[in-house]
Amino acid sequence: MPGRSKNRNSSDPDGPNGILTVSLKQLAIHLGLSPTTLSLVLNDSPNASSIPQETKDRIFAAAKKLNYRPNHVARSLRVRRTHTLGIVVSEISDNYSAMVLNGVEAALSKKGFFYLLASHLHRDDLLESNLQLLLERQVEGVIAINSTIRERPSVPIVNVSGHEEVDGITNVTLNHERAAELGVGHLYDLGHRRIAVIKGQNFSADTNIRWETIANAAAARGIPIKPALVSQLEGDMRSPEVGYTATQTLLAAGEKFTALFAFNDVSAIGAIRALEEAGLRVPWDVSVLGFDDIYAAAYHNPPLSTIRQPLFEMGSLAAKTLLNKLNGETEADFIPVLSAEPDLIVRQSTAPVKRNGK
Amino acid sequence: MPGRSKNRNSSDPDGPNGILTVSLKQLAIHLGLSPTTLSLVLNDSPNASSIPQETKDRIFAAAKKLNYRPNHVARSLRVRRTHTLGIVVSEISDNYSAMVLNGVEAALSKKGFFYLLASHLHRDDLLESNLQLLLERQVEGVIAINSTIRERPSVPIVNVSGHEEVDGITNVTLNHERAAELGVGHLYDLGHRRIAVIKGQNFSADTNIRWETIANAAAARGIPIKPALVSQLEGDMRSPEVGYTATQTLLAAGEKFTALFAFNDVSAIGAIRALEEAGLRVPWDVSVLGFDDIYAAAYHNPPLSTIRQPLFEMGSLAAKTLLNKLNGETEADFIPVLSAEPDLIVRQSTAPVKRNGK
DNA sequence: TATCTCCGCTAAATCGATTTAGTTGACATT
DNA sequence: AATGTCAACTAAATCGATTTAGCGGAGATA
Repeated sequence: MPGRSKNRNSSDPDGPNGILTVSLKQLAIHLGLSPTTLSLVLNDSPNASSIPQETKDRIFAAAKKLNYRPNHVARSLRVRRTHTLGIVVSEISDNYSAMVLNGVEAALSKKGFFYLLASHLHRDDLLESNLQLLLERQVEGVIAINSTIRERPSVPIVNVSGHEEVDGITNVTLNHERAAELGVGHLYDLGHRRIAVIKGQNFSADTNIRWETIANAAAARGIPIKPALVSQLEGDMRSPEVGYTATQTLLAAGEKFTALFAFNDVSAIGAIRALEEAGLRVPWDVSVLGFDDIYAAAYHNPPLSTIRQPLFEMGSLAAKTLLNKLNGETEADFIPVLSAEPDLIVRQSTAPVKRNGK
Repeated sequence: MPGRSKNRNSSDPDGPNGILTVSLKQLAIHLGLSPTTLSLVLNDSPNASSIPQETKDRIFAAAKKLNYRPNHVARSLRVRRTHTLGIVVSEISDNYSAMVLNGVEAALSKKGFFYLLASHLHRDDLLESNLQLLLERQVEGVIAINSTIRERPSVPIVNVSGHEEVDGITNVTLNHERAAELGVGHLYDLGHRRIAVIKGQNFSADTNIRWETIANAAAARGIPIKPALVSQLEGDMRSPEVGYTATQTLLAAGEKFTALFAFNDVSAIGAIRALEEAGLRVPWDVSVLGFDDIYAAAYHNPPLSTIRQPLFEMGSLAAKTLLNKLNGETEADFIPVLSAEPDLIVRQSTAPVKRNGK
């Protein structure tokens, strides 16, 4: 290990990095006490009750003066708790994941938990190996975001928008039936009868349920979605480009439609571009409805009507649920599903259907 | 610790979680060998050269069969390397950070490094305490993104878009002079002489240098930026709303301008909204130039002309530099600055200035 | 026969905390 | 004088790996 000096102890008291750390043992020697005593006092253990305040003060003062920082790795090994979660995600810069992550982080930092993040880029083998690495690192639980996990894990898992029923995995999902009702209902109420749909990528956990609920809601209103009016996203998910391509496919099919229900806001933005390039104006010629309500949605041109998912809340709900479980605070042993409610946000990308001739 | 069972060992061989892990010691007992031998073999140590292949095979087979997973925490404690970095960031769902983070992650995962992420929400006290927590967790180095760190750290730090010269901190920065030249030059070449500027928030590390270089580039062309044409972002950075508000301030000041150079793409999007609401069409009445080139830029309406920062590359450069340093692979002991080059991306939010009366 | 050299392996220390099970001495009680 | 109690600590085991130093025996060499 050439020239590295991570934790300079007794030797090298003024190493290249200036700040030096001491171990509990060194601090104990300095004070003429045992590590045990220091540990009890510093952790405010009930066993420290018989230690006089004066000694405690001495210990605190010395700890501060010598810049004592407990080694979290050593502690984790001994107490067998790392206060660390693993998070698996397809890709960080994906808007959806970032918003969920924000909620997760907010809940975790309050409780002194950190997390290790691993992206699997939609590859099952990477997901699997990432999970293994996280477990080797002794994460106490895992939060999966938009990732499909089928095997029973050795630590508790909460899956945000997971749909597989696996024992030991709690799924946090949107109420998709309601979301589809809101979305299709909104378009239907505006007079739209020929509705096109862009499905999500095959690797996306929500793809199937979102499509099915939308198809059902449409069928229930007597306007089943024609196969020629269904397109699907393919490839990478962070850029609107996939929505653009999917919409071009739709247009090329030649089947007319007056409304488009996109898989998410990002693809809706791409869809709008494709429609306008084809000479169709949004919302006058075609209404476009997004899904998610990402930050950019309100500021797009036109501002996007969308089905809002409470992603931040779903993230923090996932985190809180997992922490409760780890701390044994939950009454119920296992919660298979937690549901979140969508909202319809009407902006300006949807409008009443054009009357003939008008 | 009520009812938790993290690592079930000899007892509870079929615990509630099904999958059981064994320690090196247990594996050794199972094989009738010592932990030393297993460790040497499993780590492919040179000291294992005298161990016959047959024994090695037995060990590998047993490790696989009993699902042996080395405890990374124990290993870290012993070898005093955690293979973990700390990353401090203002906020994850911020587009800028997310793109940099993507680059960081790509470089780290290749090298078997993980990272702990902490957001400080632009609060100095949170930044400070997060840094302490990360150090307690024995991170080997820190990557700071758009965060100002003034104190000399006890581990190597690389700061993406840091501008303070601090010993021990390597700054990865954009070539801002060039960026300003590209941006102002583009607007100037289109005929714009009255250019408004939206400065970044005070807490943003790039705010000052970006403003100064832009002001210089304008002055050098004989068109110094009038104070009434300068506005500043305030508050939270993830939503275009701050750009919207800043632009309204600008419009309220009443000083005419034909081009607007925004601090970043997100605020440019908000600016466009404000301009259009005021009856000004982009780019016909006002050209708007963004900064960053986030994914949404190309798909906005109108597509955003912008100064592209190679954020992914800056992230991975930061990570690689830090890893090299940690592994002692770098010749030079300390690199104070690494520079990245911007690009001008011309789309449709900028256009030649309107002629009078046309 | 004595010594040397490998082979194949292991004992024990170590990383830096936490935690269990005491110990020591002062003082009070009977 | 013997016993008990309490205050103020501490020795040593432990978490699960890695690593240094070295041991016993077989065969080779002198």
